[in-house]
Amino acid sequence: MTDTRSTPPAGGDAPAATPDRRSPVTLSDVARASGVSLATASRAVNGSARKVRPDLHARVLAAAAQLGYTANGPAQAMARGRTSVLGLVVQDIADPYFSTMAAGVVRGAEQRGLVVTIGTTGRDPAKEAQHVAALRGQRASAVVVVGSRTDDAAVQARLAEEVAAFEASGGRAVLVSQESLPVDTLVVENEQGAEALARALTERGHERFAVLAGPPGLLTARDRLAGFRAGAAAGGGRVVDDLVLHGDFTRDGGHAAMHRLLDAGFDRGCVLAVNDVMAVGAMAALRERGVDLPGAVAVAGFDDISTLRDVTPALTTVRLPLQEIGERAVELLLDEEGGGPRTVRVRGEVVLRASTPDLRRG
Amino acid sequence: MTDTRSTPPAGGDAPAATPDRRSPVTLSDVARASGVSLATASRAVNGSARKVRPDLHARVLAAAAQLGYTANGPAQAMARGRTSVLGLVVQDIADPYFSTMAAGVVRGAEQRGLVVTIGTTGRDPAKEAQHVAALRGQRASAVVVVGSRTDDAAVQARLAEEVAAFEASGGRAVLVSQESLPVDTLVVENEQGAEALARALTERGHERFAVLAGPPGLLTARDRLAGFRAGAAAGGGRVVDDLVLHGDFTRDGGHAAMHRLLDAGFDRGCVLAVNDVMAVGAMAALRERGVDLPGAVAVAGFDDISTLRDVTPALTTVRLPLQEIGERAVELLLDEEGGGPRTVRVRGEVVLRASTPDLRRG
DNA sequence: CTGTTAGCGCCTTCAA
DNA sequence: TTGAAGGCGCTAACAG
Repeated sequence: MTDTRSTPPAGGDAPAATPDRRSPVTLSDVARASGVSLATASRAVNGSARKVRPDLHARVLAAAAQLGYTANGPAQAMARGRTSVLGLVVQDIADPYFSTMAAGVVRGAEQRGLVVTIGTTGRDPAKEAQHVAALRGQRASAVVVVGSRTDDAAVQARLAEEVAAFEASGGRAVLVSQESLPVDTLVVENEQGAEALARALTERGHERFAVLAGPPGLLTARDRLAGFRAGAAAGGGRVVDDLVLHGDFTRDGGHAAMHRLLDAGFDRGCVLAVNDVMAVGAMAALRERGVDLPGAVAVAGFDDISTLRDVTPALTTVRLPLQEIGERAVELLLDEEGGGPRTVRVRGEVVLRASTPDLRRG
Repeated sequence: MTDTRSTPPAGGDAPAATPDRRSPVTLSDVARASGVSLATASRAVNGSARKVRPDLHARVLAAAAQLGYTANGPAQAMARGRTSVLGLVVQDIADPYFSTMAAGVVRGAEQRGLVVTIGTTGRDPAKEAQHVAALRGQRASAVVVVGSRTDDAAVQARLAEEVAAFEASGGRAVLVSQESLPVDTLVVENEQGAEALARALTERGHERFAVLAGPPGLLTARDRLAGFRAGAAAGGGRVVDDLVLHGDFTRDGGHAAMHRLLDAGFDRGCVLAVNDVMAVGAMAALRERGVDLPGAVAVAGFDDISTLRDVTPALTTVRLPLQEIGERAVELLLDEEGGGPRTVRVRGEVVLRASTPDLRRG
C-alpha cells in the first residue's frame, strides 16, 4: 500500500503541474522537493504566525505550486480539531424564503473561507436537532439554524440541548427565528411587522380581516397573526375569529385554506396570508372561484419574496431583508461574543401594493 | 453518522447522555467502557461487514449511547481517505432553477447518508473549476456541477482538467448541462424542448417571434434559441433576427430586454424568454408599458418554475423536472460506471397556458 | 471473531 | 527561525 509516489525527483523539466496523479501529493512531498522540514513546509503553506525566512517561504510555495499540492482537508481538520465548515439547517431549500437566506449565508461564508453544508428538515422540527448533532460530529465550526420554533417543548428542549452541546464542543451557533433558546439569535420581528401591516391596511380603509394562518404550532405564524390582530384592532378594524384558518406554510396550504374560506361564505374583505407563498396560493384560489381580486377580496402577504414581486395584482406585504439576514447571521457567528446569548432584531418594512387597494381614495 | 441515540440503557439513571462535555468522548472511551478493543468498538459502531458477536455488539452500542459518543468526522475521513461529502456547485442558490435542483440533490444525498456542501459561482463560470479544486482538497467523494457550459474554451478546459483531477483522485463527478466534457453528464434537452414549444405555438397560430435570449456565451440560452428557431420555421412561423435580444438570465435581464424590444417598436407577436424568470420580468415590462398581454403580445418561458405557476396570465413554458434532475444526478453519481462517460438525457414537456392564447380558435 | 499494530496527513509543542 | 517528534481519532491490515 505504502507507495511513495512523489514525482521523479525533478532532474528535468516536464512533469508540470498535472494534478491528475493518483494519490495526491502531500505536504511531505512539498517539503522534500523544497529541501525543508515538514514543519517548515507547513508553516510556509499555512502558518498562522509568519515566521519563515522569505527565501524559504518562496521556495516552498513554488514547490507546492509546481507539484500541484492541495492540502488534505480532513487531515488539517483533524490536526486542528476543527473544520472550516459552517452548517446551515433549513426546512426546505426549494422554498424561496430559505433559499434567499441561504444565498446570504453562502455569500458571507465564502468571503470568509468557510464551506457551507446544508441540511434540510422537510418541515420536521425534530430534525433540526439531529442535524446539529451530526454537525457536531463533523466538527463544524459553526451552525446556523433557520426556521420557526414550535410550541413542542420536547422538540425545543432537544434542540436546545444539541445546540448547547455543539457550543460546548467549541463551535458557534446562531438561530434565525424567535427568541426562545439561550443562544445567539437573529430575531425576525414578525409581530411588529404584522402589526404595522394591519395598521397600514386599516388606514387604507380595510376593516374586516380574514387570516390564512399557517400551522398552529409554528411560532412565526402565530406571531404574525397576533401582531396583525393587534394592529387591526388598533386601527379600528378587526380580525374575525371565524375567519382565521390554518394551513400549511406553503403555496398549496394557502390555496386550500382560501378555498375553505370561500366555502365558508367569505366573499368580501381583506385576507392576510402569513407568508407570500401562501398568499400566491390564495390568489390562485380566488381566481379559480372568479372572485374579484382585489375588488371584493384584497390580499396581503409577508416576506416580499423577490420572485413573487411580479404577480398581479402586485402583492402587498412586509419586506424582510432575507439575504441580508443570512449575511448577518454569519457575521454574528464570527464576532467574538461578549457574554450571554445575544439577540439581533431585524424588522420588516410594509410595502403597500395593488392587492390591497386604498378604499377611501377610490 | 451513526447517530445511535437510544435512551440511556436503562439500568441506572445517573450520568445520562449529557453530551455537553468538553473534549468529546472518543471511540477508545467507548472501547474502554465496554471492555473491548478499539478495533471491535470501531466495527460495532460502524463496521461494514458485520462480524461482531451480538452481545459484544450490543454492549458497545450501549456504552456509546451512554457516553454520548459521536464519531469524529474528520478522523474517519482521514482514516478512510475520503469523506462522505457531496459537493454541489451552482450559480446562484437563490435562483429557483438552482434551488429546486438543489432540493433534489439534497434529498437524494441525505437518503444515502451524504452531506452536501454548496458552492456558488455568482454566474462566473471560472469559479466552477475553483470549487471543484477545493472539493478535491476536501476529499469530497462526489461533486455535481450544475450550470450551463459557456463558449469560453479556456474556462471549459480548466473545468475539464479539474474534474479529471477530481476523478483521478477517486471521486465521482457529474455535470448537469450540456454534453461537452468527457464526464458523466445529465443533459437537459433544451433544443428539443424549445423546438417542441415553437411548434406548439405555431399550431396555436403564432407566427412572428421575438426572443429574449440570455447571455450570448451561455450554451443553454443558445440551444434554446436554436431549437426555438428551428421549431418556428418547421411550423411555418419565424424568429425575426432583429427581434433577438440578449440579456441576463435573470428577472431583471428579461425586464430590461423586453423594454428594449418595445423601444425598438415591437408591439405585436409572441416573445420567447429563454427562461421563466426572464419571462416574468418581460411580463412586468409589458404591463408597465400598457401593452395588452396576451392580446397583442404573447409570452412564453422555459423551466416551469413552480413558484411562478400562479402568475397571470399563466405562463406557457417547457416543464423541466428540476427536482428530479437533482435526484437523478445523485443516482448517477453512485451508480457504478461501466466504461466511458455516460450521458443521461432529460427532456422537458411543453405546457401551454394563457400567456399564449390559441389564435385560431378565438 | 477479536485484539494488536501501523499509519492516514497535518499541526504543534519542544529543543536546537 | 528551523527541525524532530508526538499525537489527533479512526480504520485496516495482520495475526491470534
